[in-house]
Amino acid sequence: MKSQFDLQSFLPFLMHHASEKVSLGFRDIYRDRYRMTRSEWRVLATLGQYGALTATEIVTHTGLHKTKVSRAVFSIEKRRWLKRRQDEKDRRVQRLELTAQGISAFTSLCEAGVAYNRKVREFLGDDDFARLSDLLIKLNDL
Amino acid sequence: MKSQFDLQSFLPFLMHHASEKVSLGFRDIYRDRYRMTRSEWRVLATLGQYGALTATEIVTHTGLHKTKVSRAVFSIEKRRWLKRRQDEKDRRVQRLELTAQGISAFTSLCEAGVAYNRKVREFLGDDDFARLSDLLIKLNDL
DNA sequence: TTCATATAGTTACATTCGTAACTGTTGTTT
DNA sequence: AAACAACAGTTACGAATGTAACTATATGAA
Repeated sequence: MKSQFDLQSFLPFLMHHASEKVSLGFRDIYRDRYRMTRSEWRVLATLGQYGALTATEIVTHTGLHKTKVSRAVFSIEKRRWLKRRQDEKDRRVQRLELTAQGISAFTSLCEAGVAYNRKVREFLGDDDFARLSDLLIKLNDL
Repeated sequence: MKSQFDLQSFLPFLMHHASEKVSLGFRDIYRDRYRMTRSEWRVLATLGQYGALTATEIVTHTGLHKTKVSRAVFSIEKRRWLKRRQDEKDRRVQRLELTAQGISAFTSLCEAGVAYNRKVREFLGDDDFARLSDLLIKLNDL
């Protein structure tokens, strides 16, 4: 019913607002520093954290669409931040691995990421920050 | 530092994942039922809840970019779900108001929205749901 | 072997998006 | 009043997106 519906307390709206707020704050950093898109940053971060992966494995880790991953990989490759290696056993597969430059960019953004995370944690307070993280993780199983 | 950085606990990632999860669940409803985009749904909902508004007021309420609002209004108008009325005093301004059909679509989606919200609340439990809402609202002031 | 099916990843195309520039109107300064 | 800044809303254009079709390789069954 219309009367029971309140936009301000509708969870998809609340989540989206908050998510934009939090995401865009950090996006400014990788965008201004390296002109990266979010997909590119996420691929870089995933490769940085897990080492060499295939495109499909990146899809699994990030939940990004495979075309986004394909394009992000291409773009990161153009920057010479990653190199591809054909898998010997299965020639459909390419192992993707960051170059020294890629790792260096990743490390630089990690520092910024840690600082940003700390900023948000200080804003919310340790307890609320932990609570929020737990709740968000719980929502993955929705 | 790279070592201190963990993707899984990085708030922008957590938020975005959770937000997509929650938002897409409801998007399926308005998309399948009316072929609406998110912008269109948000404009419809805002007009439904607050009555007649100008485009700029919708921007203020939703945080949507003004071009998105402009396009969404045009598209909703094409469906004959809203009508424009020129403001007499300021001819730059248009008052936007839902038609009976628009209100009917809004009402129908409100029911679905209430049901969806309830589903998520039952999944999380009342306490966690309330806590999450509070935390998300708090983040608006970040 | 051969045919069908599945998978990794890319590309084409149409849609959506954001930035910036634009039109038209109002308000302010001189 | 004339000139100029501010504002409501739209449009143009390039970039990013999602869907679906595609290429190439691998796997499995007949």
